[in-house]
Amino acid sequence: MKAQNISNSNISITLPDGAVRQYDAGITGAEIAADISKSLAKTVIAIKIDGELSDLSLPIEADASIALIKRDDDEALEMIRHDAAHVMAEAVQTLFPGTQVTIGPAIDNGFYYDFARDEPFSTEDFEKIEKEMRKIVERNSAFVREVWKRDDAIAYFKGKGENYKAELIEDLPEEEEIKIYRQGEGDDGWLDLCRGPHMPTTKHVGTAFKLMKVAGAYWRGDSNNAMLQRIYGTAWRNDKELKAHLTMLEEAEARDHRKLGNAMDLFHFQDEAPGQVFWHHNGWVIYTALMDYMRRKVRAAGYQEINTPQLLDARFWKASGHWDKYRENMFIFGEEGEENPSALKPMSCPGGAQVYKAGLRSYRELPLRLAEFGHVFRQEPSGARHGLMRVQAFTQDDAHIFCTHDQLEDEVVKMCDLIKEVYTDLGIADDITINFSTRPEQRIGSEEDWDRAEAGLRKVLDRIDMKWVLNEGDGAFYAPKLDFILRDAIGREWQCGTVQVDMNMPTRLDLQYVGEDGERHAPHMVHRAILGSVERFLGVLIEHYAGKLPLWLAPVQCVVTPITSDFDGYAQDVLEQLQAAGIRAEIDLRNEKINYKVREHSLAKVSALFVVGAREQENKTVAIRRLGSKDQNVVALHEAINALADEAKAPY
RNA sequence: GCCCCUGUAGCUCAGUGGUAGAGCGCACCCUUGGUAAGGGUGAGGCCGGGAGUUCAAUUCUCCUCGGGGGCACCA
Repeated sequence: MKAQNISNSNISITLPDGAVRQYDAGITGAEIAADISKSLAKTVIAIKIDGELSDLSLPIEADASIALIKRDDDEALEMIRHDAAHVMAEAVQTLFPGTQVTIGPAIDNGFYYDFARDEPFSTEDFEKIEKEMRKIVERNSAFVREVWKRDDAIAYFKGKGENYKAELIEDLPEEEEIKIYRQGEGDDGWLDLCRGPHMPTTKHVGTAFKLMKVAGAYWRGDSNNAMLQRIYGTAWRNDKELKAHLTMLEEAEARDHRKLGNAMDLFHFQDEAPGQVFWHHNGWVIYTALMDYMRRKVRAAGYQEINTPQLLDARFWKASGHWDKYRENMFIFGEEGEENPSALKPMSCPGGAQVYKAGLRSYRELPLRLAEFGHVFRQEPSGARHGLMRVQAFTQDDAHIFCTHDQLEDEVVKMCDLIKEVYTDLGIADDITINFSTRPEQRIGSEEDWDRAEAGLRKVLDRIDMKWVLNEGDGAFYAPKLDFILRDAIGREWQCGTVQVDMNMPTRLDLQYVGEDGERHAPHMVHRAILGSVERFLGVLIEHYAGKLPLWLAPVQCVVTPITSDFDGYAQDVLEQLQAAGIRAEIDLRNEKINYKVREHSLAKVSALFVVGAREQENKTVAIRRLGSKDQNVVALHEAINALADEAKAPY
């Protein structure tokens, strides 16, 4: 294993800095590390062979580029988490005999492991499990990799009553090695089926982990299967990282739109209307400010706005296909077979198509862009509802564009541009990803149509210069689509906008136009939404801004308050001038100390606080305190009002 | 829909097999205080709904509805 040795079995190992070393075939990462330096051998936890993470103990048989991974490296996090999952599994099986293990991967920020056990786990078990985990980590057991014969492995796990594991092995592809990792001492030490890789010993997991929650999860993610118990944990390289993560979670909780909705007096929910919003004045101000902006924007982009009925006869939904495909999620009145079953609209598209059909269309009218802020109703599975993010009645900023084939590509580009403009105006465009979803297995329409539509979207993606990923097979049953994914201020992703090229609804609903040639043709129909659900988008905005909305959206833009009641008159004066300038201002004349009022209006996320006392009244000024700042600025009243009015202008 | 947790005053939550408590908010009084909680007094609850066990249920059991965390779902 000396670098100078030359023999037939020699292989070249290229290090990240480009240096090439010669070794005998069969050398391991651990040996290479030891060869480079003693200290490296101690800190290294894994090896990347040609870009793929592997065990340090794995023999390398051919030329390769390698990188040695230390515990401090970013790549180590995933291994720490994965190993933590194994350690937790052993701890759980030690403490709760009879529990079956299934799978336990690393995930963002941590790991989980799914267990099968009749008794439910509770969060009270966490302390015990964590304690046991620390013992296993302290024990410093080596992770030993073994390759077993398939039948032996199946027999072994079946023999232990580990039926899920046996099933996993049975379903592994023929050519796949059955890898077993031991982490216990001796022949009866704990072991698990795993594709690896693992760190050298359990000690490398460290102590910066914490069990977070228990939840149900279906075996293999299929709701027809048994429900397992999943324990989630978070794991980091050190306590500082762990603490930072826990702090981040607290911050996320503090900006939860349901909490802020309460603190800012925006909306509420109540039992009698599950999944529907009671908008209070403050919330509705935001809602309408956003809608007003959208209306101006959409009008300027060449759309007409229409509005169609909410309650339609079942005949209509049968024709559109919703009765067959979407009935489970529709609110239906009357039983089938009765005189007049009807349903609330879950989507606006069939209604929009009726407006298109209301007259004989000419090619001269195309592209025809019909926008509809349609109030739709969708019966959601009970477990799916979530604040504003998933409701049962909401407004969709929908639009349907009817155009010729030649116009299609340009129209879609325009939509993407519009979507991006809106997100930019709303301050949430820092990290947009487009999911390009192509034909799913279950679909209608001809292959040629799908070819054309997908090729068209591909061309659009080339033209618009935005980040996108292919989401193969995830299109709607009638159309490929582009979904716009936003990332908010704390890194969560939200799917909002969507563009769908529909080749089926036009023929299904018998849409036509008279072409230049005097013949009748079916137009293309493109569905698009920018915000998606207005309710949900507001939830996203509230959380993105942690309640500190841009001034033009802020429900209360300014509160005027006097230091003492002696200045009520001047405060009233200031209020009137603010309101005359179109600012959403309120006055606080309560007999309270200024500290108290500052605190209260800060918690309610009031954008600007104008405080007036003797000096301000004397000089016709106001002392301004802006939300999120402790500074006070004393400014001439008219300047302050002008500046605020200017800032309060909508971006369009 | 599934698993676990949960429902007590307007809000946040404590609590008990013998029909309830705190803080905040609210009302009234005192206080007129320069940038994140001044003081006092008081009102306010069918303990989510239904059934059962019990002499007695807010408390225990079951059903149901809502909420939360996941899973599944999101055309």
